[in-house]
Amino acid sequence: MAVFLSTFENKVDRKGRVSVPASFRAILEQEKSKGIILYPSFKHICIEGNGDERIQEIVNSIDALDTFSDEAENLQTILADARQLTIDSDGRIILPLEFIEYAQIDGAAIFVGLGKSFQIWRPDVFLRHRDKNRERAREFGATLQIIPKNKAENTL
Amino acid sequence: MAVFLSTFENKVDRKGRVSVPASFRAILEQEKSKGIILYPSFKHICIEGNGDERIQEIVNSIDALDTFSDEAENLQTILADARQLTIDSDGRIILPLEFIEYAQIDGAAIFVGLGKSFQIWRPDVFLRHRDKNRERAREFGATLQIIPKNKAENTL
DNA sequence: TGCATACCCATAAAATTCCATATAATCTCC
DNA sequence: GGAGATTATATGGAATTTTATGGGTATGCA
Repeated sequence: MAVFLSTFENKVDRKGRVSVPASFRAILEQEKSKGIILYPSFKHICIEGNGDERIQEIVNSIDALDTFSDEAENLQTILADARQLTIDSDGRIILPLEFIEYAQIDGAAIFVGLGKSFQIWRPDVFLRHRDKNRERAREFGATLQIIPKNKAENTL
Repeated sequence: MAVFLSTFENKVDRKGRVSVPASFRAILEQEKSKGIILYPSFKHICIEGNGDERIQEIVNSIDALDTFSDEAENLQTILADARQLTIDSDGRIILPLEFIEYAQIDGAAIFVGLGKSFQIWRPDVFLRHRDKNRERAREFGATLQIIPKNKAENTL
C-alpha cells in the first residue's frame, strides 16, 4: 500500500490554485481516486485530505448507525463540510475560499503526508505545530504502538 | 457510488425556483433518477431530498417492518408527504409552497450533502444548526468510528 | 380568465481548460 | 563520470465553458 509521506510547500495563486505534490497525485491515481476530498480538521487549524474511498467509508458508517442518532449527525457534519475537488490537467486543485479562510492560507500552503491521509497548512502555523509536537515527543518519549495488520481499525 | 457532499447556498426567486447544485444534479443523473424527491424532515425544520434510488430503499424498509408498528407508520408518513419534482432545462426545481413554509425559506436556500441524501434549509437556521453540530462533533470527534471498507459490505 | 408550470433566452460570475515558461530532476551518450 | 539533452514539475496568465439567476412567453388545467 502506498502512503502519503513527507511535506511539500507550494504556492497558492490569487485564484486559490495550488499544485498537489506529484507523489501525492501518484498515490491518488493508484487508488483510482476520481478526485481529492478535503474537509476542515476538527482538531487543528488545517485542512484534512483523502482520496475518495475515505468518503465511502464514512457513508457506510452512517448507514450502519441509527439515522437519527447523534453519532450519525456527527459523521454527516464531515460530509456537509467536505468538498470533492478535481485535479486539473496540470495537477492543481482550487482551494475553496472557506478552506483558505479556515486554515488562514495566504500565498503558500504546506502539504503534510500522514500515511493514509494528509493535511494542508499555512506554512508558519505548521512549523509552530511541528515544533510543539517534537518537543512533546521528546518529553514523553515516543511510545508508538504498532498495530498488527488484522487488528487495525480506523478512527478519525 | 457517488455521494452528496458539501453545502451550497442558492437563491430562491419569486416563483419559488431554485437551482439544484450542479454536483447534486450530476449524481441524480448518474443514478438515472427521473427527478428529485423531497419531503419534510422529522427531526429538523428542513426538507430532506434524494433520488429515486433512496426512495426505493425506504419502500423496501417499510415492507420489512411490522405493518402496524410506529416505525412503519413514520416511514409511511414520509411517503405520504413526499413530492417528486422534475428538474427543468436550466437545472432548477420549483419548491412547493408547503415546503417553503415548513422550512421557513425566503429568498435563499442551503443544500446540504449528507451522503445518500441531502437537506434543504433556510440559511440562518442551518448555520445555527451547523454550529451546534460542529461543537458536538469536535467534542466526540476523536471517538468517531469509521467502518473499514472491507467490513462494510453487508450493510443495507 | 387566472394561476401554476414548462420552456426559452440573456447575462454575469465562477469554474475549467488550454497554453507558455521557468526550474528541477532524470537520462543519455561520449 | 560529466555535459548536454530530455522530461517532469510547478506556476502564471488567457481563453473557453459551465453554472447560477433573472426575465419573458407559451401551455394547460380548473
